[in-house]
Amino acid sequence: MIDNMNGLKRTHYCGDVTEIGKEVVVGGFVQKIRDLGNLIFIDLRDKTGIVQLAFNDKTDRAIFEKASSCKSEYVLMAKGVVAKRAGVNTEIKTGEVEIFVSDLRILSKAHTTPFEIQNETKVNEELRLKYRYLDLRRQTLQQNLIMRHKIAKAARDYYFANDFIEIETPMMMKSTPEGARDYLIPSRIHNGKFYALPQSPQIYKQLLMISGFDRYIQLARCFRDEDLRADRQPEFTQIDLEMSFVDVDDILEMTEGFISYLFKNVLDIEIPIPLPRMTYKDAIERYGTDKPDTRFSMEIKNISHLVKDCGFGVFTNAIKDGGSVRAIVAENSANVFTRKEIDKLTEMVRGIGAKGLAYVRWVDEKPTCSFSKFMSEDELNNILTELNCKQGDVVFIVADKNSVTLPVLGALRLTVAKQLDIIPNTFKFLWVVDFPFFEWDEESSTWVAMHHPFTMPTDDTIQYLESDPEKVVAKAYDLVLNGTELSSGSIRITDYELQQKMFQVLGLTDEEIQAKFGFLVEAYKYGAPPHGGLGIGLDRLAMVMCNAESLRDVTAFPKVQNASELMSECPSYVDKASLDILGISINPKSK
RNA sequence: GGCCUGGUAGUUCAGUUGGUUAGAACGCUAGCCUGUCACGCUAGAGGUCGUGGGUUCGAGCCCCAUUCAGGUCGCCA
Repeated sequence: MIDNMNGLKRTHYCGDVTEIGKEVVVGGFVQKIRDLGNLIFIDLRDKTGIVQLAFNDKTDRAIFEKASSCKSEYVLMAKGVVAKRAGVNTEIKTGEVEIFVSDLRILSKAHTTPFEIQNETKVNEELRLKYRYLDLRRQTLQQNLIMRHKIAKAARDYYFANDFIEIETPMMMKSTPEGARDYLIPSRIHNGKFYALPQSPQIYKQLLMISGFDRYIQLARCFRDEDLRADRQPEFTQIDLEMSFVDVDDILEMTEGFISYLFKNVLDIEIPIPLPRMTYKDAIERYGTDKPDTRFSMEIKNISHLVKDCGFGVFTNAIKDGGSVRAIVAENSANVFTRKEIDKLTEMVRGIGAKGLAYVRWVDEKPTCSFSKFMSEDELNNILTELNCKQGDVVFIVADKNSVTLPVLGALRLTVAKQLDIIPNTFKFLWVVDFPFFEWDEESSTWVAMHHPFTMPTDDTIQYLESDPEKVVAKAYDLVLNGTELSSGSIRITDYELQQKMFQVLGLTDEEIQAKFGFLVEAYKYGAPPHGGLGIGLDRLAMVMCNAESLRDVTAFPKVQNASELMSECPSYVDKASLDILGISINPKSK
């Protein structure tokens, strides 16, 4: 038998019970019971925290018996007077008080849970995801989701105050075969046709600018049918926005205002604005990635000019073949990066495309070096001088094509910094700007748009559109936070003629243009204000602001690596009748 | 699709060179206990060692396959 809550109305959340002498009514889950024989303490938990209920068998035998029958995770309501506690628990907000209970209701009993509901948990994530509703009882996850809510609220507050209006765009839209794979929805009415779930509201928000809405925002759900990562879920949320009568600086300023507002309001942290900007070229040259983590230095240095005539074939051949020899310096790390540890790093860089890893380890008086027999002492000293090395440092060197040396050293830089634990716990924002418009696609032997084909080239490179596509720079910008790409956006092409020219350079036929985005191109015929925007990854923002390891920690019901959800076990098969209505038959994939 | 890591009581883990009845802590069950707050004490239940096959007198341990999960590369305009 369980009780009802007749006559009781909750007056306080558990975490808010502080006023001694006041009669309160609280409700929550049993976190812990300490039964001392003639004295029972129950820790009651709700989303705000924990409060201690106290029971004494001398005072009321019936309530005492009921308290003694409670078990973990039972749902209780309790009325009583707040009293000062004998001892003090400094770990919790309500640690100095307890509720001396005069009315206790067991509103729901609970089986023993598959794992203990504890703030810090070592329980296997697979099990926690299967019982996600229990996992979500843990304070850490509740705090994360509350943080996420605060971010979403701050976004709405800030952008609404700046005249943005929220408009919902369709979840069922036309599949556009470019980019990531679409999630498809079969149409019952149009046999053989499909809708797609949006990868982003990109096209719709551009159309809204053409309609004259001027400033649009949406907390938009987006879907991509690609493989998952710790920072990639198949469905995610963007703070998606678009503005009219703006150029790059206007959008960056507006965004900086938001970042500053957000961090001040949610974390009470001052983010100095304007945020630093770095060109794409600089980011690649100095950090080996277009999303550099600038919380620490350890920049990549080109030492090709120092080794081009040395006797080490690996170096000279790389340079001869148009590549480079580049290095990073891990300061004061010679005791960490022993020969064995360096071997592990070598293994790691081989895994991502490098042929090997040269190093200089300066532990004793003289540095030891993996290529010492190919190089004179002077040549080595020149390198160490150029890199400002001192005793105790380790230098890692990669020689290869630039498309190998830079990303490999970029990845190595992060691995080394993590291993040395030298990354400060701060928030470092960075705009990466001046992206090349096109990149050469080896597979199709064509230029493809790096951002998307509606992106505006910069005013001073637009002239190269047909003659030298590789020189064209896009009015595109990425916002990077601590090495995570938070946001990506651009100024769009609003000139119909220019858009046509762009499609030609990309090698699209009129038929393809018409089939893929005919309606969008058509729309630009009828007058379009200059406009641009961006999408800020809400999940990733929440992940960094919560200091979480994975998007799963800031998503209420996340998918696992194979894009299934362990609790509901979706996706699932459907019955034949449902498929018949859609005119779909399943051919099992051949292996 | 490739590569790497892991799967042993409800949970987290240990398990020696392949050798008797697979252990610990927490949780759970029962009992005792008036100021606990990771309460304490006593006793108890709880295992197809992910699954299938193989090697062996003998497999948690070795081999093969498979499955599930995580990470990563490809992929992600």
